[in-house]
Amino acid sequence: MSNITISLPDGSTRELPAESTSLDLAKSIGSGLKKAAVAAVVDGVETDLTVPLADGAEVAIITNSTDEGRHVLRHSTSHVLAQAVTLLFPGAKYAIGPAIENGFYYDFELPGDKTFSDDDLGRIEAKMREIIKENQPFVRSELSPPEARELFSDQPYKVEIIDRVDSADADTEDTGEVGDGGAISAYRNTDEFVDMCMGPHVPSTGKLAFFKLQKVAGAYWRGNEKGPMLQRIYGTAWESKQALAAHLHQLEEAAKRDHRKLATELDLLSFPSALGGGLAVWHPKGAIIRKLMEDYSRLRHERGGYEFVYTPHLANASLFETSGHLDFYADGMYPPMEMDNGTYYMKPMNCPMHCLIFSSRQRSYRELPLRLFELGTVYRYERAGTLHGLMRIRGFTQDDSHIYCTKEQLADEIASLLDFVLSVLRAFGFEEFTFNLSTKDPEKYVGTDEIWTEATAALAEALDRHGLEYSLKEGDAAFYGPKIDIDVRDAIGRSWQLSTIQADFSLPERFGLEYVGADNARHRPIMLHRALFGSIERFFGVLIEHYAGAFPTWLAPLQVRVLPVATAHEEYAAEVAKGLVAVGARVDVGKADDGLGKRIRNAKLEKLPYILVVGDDDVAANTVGVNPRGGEVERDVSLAAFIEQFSNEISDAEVAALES
RNA sequence: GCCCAGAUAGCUCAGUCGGUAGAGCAACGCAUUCGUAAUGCGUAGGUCAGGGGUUCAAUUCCCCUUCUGGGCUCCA
Repeated sequence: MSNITISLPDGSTRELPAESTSLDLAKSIGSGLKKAAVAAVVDGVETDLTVPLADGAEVAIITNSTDEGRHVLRHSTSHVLAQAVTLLFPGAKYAIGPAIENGFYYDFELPGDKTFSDDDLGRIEAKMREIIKENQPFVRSELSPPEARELFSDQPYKVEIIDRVDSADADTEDTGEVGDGGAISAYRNTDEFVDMCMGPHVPSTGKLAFFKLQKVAGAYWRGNEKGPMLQRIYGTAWESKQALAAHLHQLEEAAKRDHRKLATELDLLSFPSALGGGLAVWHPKGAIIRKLMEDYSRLRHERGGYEFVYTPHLANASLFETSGHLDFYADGMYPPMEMDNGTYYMKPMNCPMHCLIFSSRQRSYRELPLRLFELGTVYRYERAGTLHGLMRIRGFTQDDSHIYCTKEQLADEIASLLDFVLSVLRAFGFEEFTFNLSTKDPEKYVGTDEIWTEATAALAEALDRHGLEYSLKEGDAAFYGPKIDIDVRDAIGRSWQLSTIQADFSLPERFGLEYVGADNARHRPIMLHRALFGSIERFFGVLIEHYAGAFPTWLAPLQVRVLPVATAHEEYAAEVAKGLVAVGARVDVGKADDGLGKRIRNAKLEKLPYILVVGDDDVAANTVGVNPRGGEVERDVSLAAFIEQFSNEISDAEVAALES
């Protein structure tokens, strides 16, 4: 039998005996590679390691520490989960079980409407470890739809998938489960357990080891709210014990930053159940930060050519009929209030009211762009199950602006908006951004194709002008116009969608907005919606998590605490505080009624930027001991020097923020 | 809205196989006056989320409501 020649990604070639597989190839390169191999890309197609290679094939080995490799591990682990569940819960139906970011899940229906409990996870995990220990092979086969129906005749969800693949209009959305072009692939682990799947999979379950089942949850079959509710089990899987431990550690770190936990610990705000779900009250320390955020926002908007407006929280139903909100979003609005002269609603958005300001008198092209700004509080009836701390809340305040401009002004306006947005976000410590440009949904839009094309081009041009890379989200725009969404990356790498810049062709039409042009004719303005923080509540939540509650000095509710070593030093401590207050510091003095170590510990737990300790030496020499957050203690610093350094730090932050 | 799990002192949690509850921290009081992450002793603090049912007796068992958590769906 002759040899075959395989080419590798680096351009080199390798001779192997005929019928060799990718696994043989990996082995021939090195035992380390063989061990790390989980699948292969053969001529551009992800393939099992155990498939014999054709002469001349181009092969790249997928190893377990790559994203693709982990995906294979996770998907394979989900099959093991399904097998374990079918063994422990006879009669369980398994639906779909894909790999997802950092893990996998599998959806089941248990006989007799039974559900999983958290205790079941341990049993299932133990069974999975048995399966892994048995080192069962993943054996691929290809089936015709009728064969597949026969094989999965007692698995209704699989049959439904087969039917969908088999039908002409097969949607390809939840592939990973199925095959293409009418053929259906399946992977068998034991005589009893086989699952439909495109693969690839690891050669055998022994390749899987480092996983953990995490939680049970309900999930609708095919994500359809009207469909049956299945039982989902989530898990995570990794290539090594270290990688699994690192991931679990990362989850713990994220949990420590949870804004709901920190908001309670730092006494920033609370969600009293007496208020009702999704509604928060701001305590003094949270309110200081909010005020600083708002003051800063107002300052920037003032300098940015915005005009401030105020509008009420309630409006007559007719306003929301005009704006279209009642047509499109009535479900998301608080129910109507019947009053003597009509029906009223809490406002879900500020834009209709801003349009009323625009239309309150005749407008000239000389006034455009007209930028109306408001910290506008809106109320949305978010469904009970979707509420989540400050991130999803029913009453919140937007740093909302509506910009009315001409078509010609659009590109410049958006370009300068991008500068403005990024500069403000940077001031709050965000450095990394990603941009999404959402385009027309051909199924659902208003306005002419021409104006969509123009506006979309204006948005894209603005991004290009700044050299910003962006992802195109085709069909993701709202019905009224294209938009740019801006995501920020936080200190531990998580991404949060904050800012949005949206063109709107609908509202100017609905409100009949017009301006008189240079040509003395009436024209319709284009409207931009934009928010930088998005919602102040949500932005604050993100800030808490970004900084893990340790706010930068300019935002810290309390910036300095002066601790006298003993009662005798309290008078001097008060003097020190007075000096700091004179330069605008937020400072307090801790009484010497507890051990110094204890008082320092408490101040550290409050995450204060500076603790100043003053004792005999300091009283004598007019100095302080400086204990900065995250830094080294420095003794005998002259008070004047500290005050100067502190006030420089604060004004530097302000200047940097304004100039960035 | 749907599935699952919860709600006990200000916080974190234990407990009651049905007989009205306990710890640590915090608070308050007394003593201690201390040089960089927890001084000691003591006191007080709870309609066991709310309502209904079963029971001689409910914080405990059952039902409903509210709120919370994890998901799903939704998110102008």
